[in-house]
This record gives sequence, structure tokens and C-alpha cells, in this order.
Amino acid sequence: MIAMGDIYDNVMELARRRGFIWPSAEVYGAVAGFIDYGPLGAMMKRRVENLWRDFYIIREGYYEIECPTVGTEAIYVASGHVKGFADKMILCPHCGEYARADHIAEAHGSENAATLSKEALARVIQELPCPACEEQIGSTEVFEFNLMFETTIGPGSQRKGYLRPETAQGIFTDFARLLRFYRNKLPFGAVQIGKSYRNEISPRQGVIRLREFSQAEAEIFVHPEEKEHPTFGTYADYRVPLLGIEQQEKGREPVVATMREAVDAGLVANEYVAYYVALTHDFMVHSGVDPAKMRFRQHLPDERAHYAEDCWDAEIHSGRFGWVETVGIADRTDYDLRAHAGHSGDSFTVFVPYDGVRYETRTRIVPDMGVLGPKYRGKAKAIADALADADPGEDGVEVTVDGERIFIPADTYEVREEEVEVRGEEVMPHVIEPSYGIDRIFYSILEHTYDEEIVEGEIRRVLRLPPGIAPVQVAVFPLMTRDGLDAIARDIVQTLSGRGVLTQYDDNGAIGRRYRRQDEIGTPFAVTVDYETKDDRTVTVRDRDTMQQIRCGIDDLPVMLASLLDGSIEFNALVQ
RNA sequence: GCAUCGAUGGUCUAGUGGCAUGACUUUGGCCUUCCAAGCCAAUAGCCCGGGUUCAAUUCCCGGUCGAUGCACCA
Repeated sequence: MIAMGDIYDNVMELARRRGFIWPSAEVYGAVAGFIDYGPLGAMMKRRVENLWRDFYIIREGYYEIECPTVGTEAIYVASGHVKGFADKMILCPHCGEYARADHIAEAHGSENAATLSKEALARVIQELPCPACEEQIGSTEVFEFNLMFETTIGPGSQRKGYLRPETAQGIFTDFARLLRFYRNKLPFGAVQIGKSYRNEISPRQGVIRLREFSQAEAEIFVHPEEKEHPTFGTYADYRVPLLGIEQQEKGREPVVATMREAVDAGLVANEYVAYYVALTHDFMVHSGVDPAKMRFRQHLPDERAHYAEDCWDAEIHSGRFGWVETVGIADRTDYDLRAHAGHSGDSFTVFVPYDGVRYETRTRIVPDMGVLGPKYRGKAKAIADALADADPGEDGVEVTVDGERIFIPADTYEVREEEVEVRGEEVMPHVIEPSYGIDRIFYSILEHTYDEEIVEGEIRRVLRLPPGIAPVQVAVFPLMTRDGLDAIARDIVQTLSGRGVLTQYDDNGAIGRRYRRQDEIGTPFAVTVDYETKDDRTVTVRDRDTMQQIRCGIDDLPVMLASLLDGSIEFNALVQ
């Protein structure tokens, strides 16, 4: 590798020129935070997503669902996004800068300023200095800026809707149906890949912070007391660099540990979190992310959501942006399900049977409705319900019905000790959530696989993409566009594409130029038809990374290329 | 969003108050028996809106996008 200028500029220049990433709707003036994936970009992104599907759907067995990107207000009130995503902000009247009003207040001693009303907050900060220009803020309006895009549903009704800020909520709101689909057994999980939207105040950093972005999320529902992953063995010995809270506080380097060690040492909260840390690492390496530029950083207590038991971010190092969070893996406990249960009134629990039947003695209060009915009339039912939960004294019990306190004498009910059969319990599952930012992974792959080298005085630009995600897998060239070489090449293209290989034909310009073109878009292999082909039906297969060639019979091509593409043989092994 | 700087064919770039450079790429042709060779030709551009001016890509104002700093940011 040779010294490069700014890698971001080089990568993005290539990405634009060759049709990976374009500014969106350029003809009308692009808007920050939105991008188009061009022909090769869309293909490659889809292949990255499909690789993700291999890991989560095929291997883990979590089915994919697809929910709307528009959701009603109720969903996001329950999820906490209506409140939690709304920042109370001010526009400084002196310098015109935006600032978080609650941050200003808290910096000067007010506690829990975020919970104050807009008006109260405006009063508090009136006499405080603006963080940008230091002028006393004075009288100004505090307004809420919500990161969610708002819309209305239907004409006239003005029913408020939001574009989803994450794909996860769709899985939570489908919980009951998913539970039934998975035949009422924990653990189970569902995944979703799709667009999410956040109206960022000031998106910078190109594709790193977008207003419309692609997420791949898995929500895995587990028993709160059983956080041992059933196939933990797969990754027990897998080593990953872990930057835990302790390492961060002491300014240390990440610890490279196996997942078994990490869990045993208490570095990672449980097997589930550790398992997905390792799986994420595995997935990223398969995608083309450089393992040397990847680490997992644990959320510090003050950045972790209050409900989360543990949270690790997969961070990828970028030459331009430094360490970038690309995946979050969190044990969210039962926060989400509890929130939706509370707001919707539906059940978000799973009935978990015991191994056998258990017998428990329960105290039951049986009211004598023959007395209570005539005496309390309309209130009798409410009183009976209240009695069921009451704790009776010697001569009676006081219950509260509609705010009215009523004393119920002991002779109007009977206290029975009963032995009941208990076959199981209702459990609200905990949620393990690996959440991937696809666009950031996509960019990281481009940056990490991008390479420049000098070959015979010329710069050779290569994307060293894994065959599994390269947008073109095999290029086919006739050495000359005559003497029937082109016809043979086109035949080969037909055969290969018929077998599902992403193949591209090119006969334009000198052969060297064609190799370079394919290098730039990361095509792993190139097949060239030359004059020998006409004699013995053999062609050359050229490897992108080493530029070495081997000869191979046309009829052996499909099988050999398939093995090269799926990694079951190495190109080196075929070179004599 | 504020401040500073920038924006010229697909890419990189020169330059200008009056026909807009050059290179690379791309396309067609010639040549060429394996790594961006050579020759001929073609395609294609002054970010958007307003103002000043006979005339604006150029000067002015506003916007958009990008870079940097500040602020904001799961």
C-alpha cells in the first residue's frame, strides 16, 4: 500500500464516478443527509444485506418481517421517541447559534432541567450565558426540536404520524403475533431490514450521518433469567477486542478476549450479548471490514440508557472520521415490552410452564354477596374486587372504592386457605437488540478495501471486496474483438449468468484497461478468451488481488469459479 | 444553524466582465496476441435564484452543496 491523500476523498471520488454513491436528486440541488445508491452501490448494498440475512435468518433462525415506515403517534409515545427524541432548544438572540436549553441550565446547577416545561426552562436560562458567545441569553423562546419526521395520515383527519426513527418498534408492536408464530416459546427473535429516518439538525460527515438510512435490526426475546445462548459454543473461543468501561476510564487499550473469558470475567453481561458481539465481528470481517480496524466499546454508565443492562458498540476505524459507531448490541431488558404493555393495555408476556405442577397455598377472600349485594348495591362488585386484594384484620378490613373508604366487617366474607395448582408463570421477556447501521458498514467496506499501488509507474486502484459482496463477480473479455473471440466470450457470459454469477462483458479498449476498470469496482476474477481458446477451449482466469493468471477449460469454468467465489478454493492453490 | 473557505464536462483542473483551458475517463474508428501503450475523431461543463451591467461563469446579495471550526448528534 502506498501513501494516500485523504482516503475519504479518494474513496468517495471513486464511489461517485463508478456509480456506488451519488448525491440525491442533484438536478434540483442535493440536500444534506440524503444519498442515492447508484447501480453498483445498490447491488453491493443488497449483497451486504443478504450476507446479514445469512447470519441472522438462515443461521440463527430469526425470521424477517417488514413493517411500515410510517407509524402513528401512539407507537412513538409508547416507545418514548416523542418525548425522548425532542430536544428543548434555543436560538441565541445574540450570536444566532442553536443550543440545548436543558444543557445550559444543567451546566449551571439546575438538576433534571430536561423535565422542566419550555416556559420554566426559558426563565431559568434567562440570566445564564450562551455557551457559544457568552452573552447573557435574556428573554428567548425555548422550542422543541424532534428528531422524528412528522406527517399526517389521511385527508382532513390530521391524524399525526411519524416516519420511524428505528425499525425496532415494528417488531415490538407485533410481539403477540410473533409469539404465537413461534408457538409461545422463548427464546425467539425477529429481524427487520429497512429505512429509518431522523431529522438531524446538521448532518455532516457524508454517508456517516444520514437523515434517511438503512438499518438491520434483530430483536431477540429471551427469558430474563436465562441469558445463555443455546449455541454459545460457536463463538465461545472467538476473540474480539473489547474496550470495556474499565479500560476506557483508565485510558487503556482494548482487551482481546474470547467470549467465554469475557462472560466469565463479567466484562460482558451475558452470553447473549457476547454471542452477538462475536457474530457481529464475524459478519463484518466477511463483509470486507478490516479486523485490525474494528473494536467493541462498552457504553459508559452515563451514556447507556437507564434501562439497558449492558450495551456494546461495534466501532470501525475510518481514516477520516476516526472510530465510528456502526452497530449497537444492547440488552434492553423488558423496557420496550413494558412500555408497550403499559400504553396499549395488551399483554406482552409469555407463559412459561414449570417442569412439573407446583402447589401453592393462597389466601383467598370470598365475599358473601348475599349480604354485600343488598347493602352496597351498585358498589358491591367493586368492593368484592377490592376485597380480593385486601389484607384483612381481625374484625374486618377497610377498602377504598372510587376514593371512598368503606369498612367491611369480618362476618361478610370468609378467608379461605386454598391449595392451588400452578403450572407456570407469565414472564415478560428481555430483549437483546443488535442494531446495524448498513450505510456506515457500506462506507467502511469501501474505505477498508480501497487500495492503491504502483504498477509499472501507473497507479492501480483496487477495491479488495470479498467475492460475496462484490457487485460484479466475474468479468469476461475477448482479447481481441474479432476472429470469433468475442462470440466465445459472450457465450461464457451467458453460461455464467445462467448460473447466477454476476458477470460483466467488456470488449472496449486495450485488455489492460479493462482489467483496471474491473479492479476499481472490486471484481474478483476476470476471464479472458484468447487465440489459444480457439485451439483447445481454454481461457485464462485472472485474480484481482495478485494479478496472476491460470488457464482453465471453458467447461470447467462454472464449477471452478463457483468454488473460487464461495471461498472453498484459494486462487493460490490453482497456480502451479 | 453560525463563522471561514470553496463550487468550471463523468473525474481532476486552468482561466476570464465579451469564442471557456488542459489532462484523464467515456463512445466510435485505426492499430494492438494479456495488465490504463499509440493515432484519428466524437460526446460533454462555468451549482441555483436575484441584482448591477449593453453584456455576469467572473462583481454584489441570498440559497444549496462540500470542507474546517463552534454548536447539535443513537
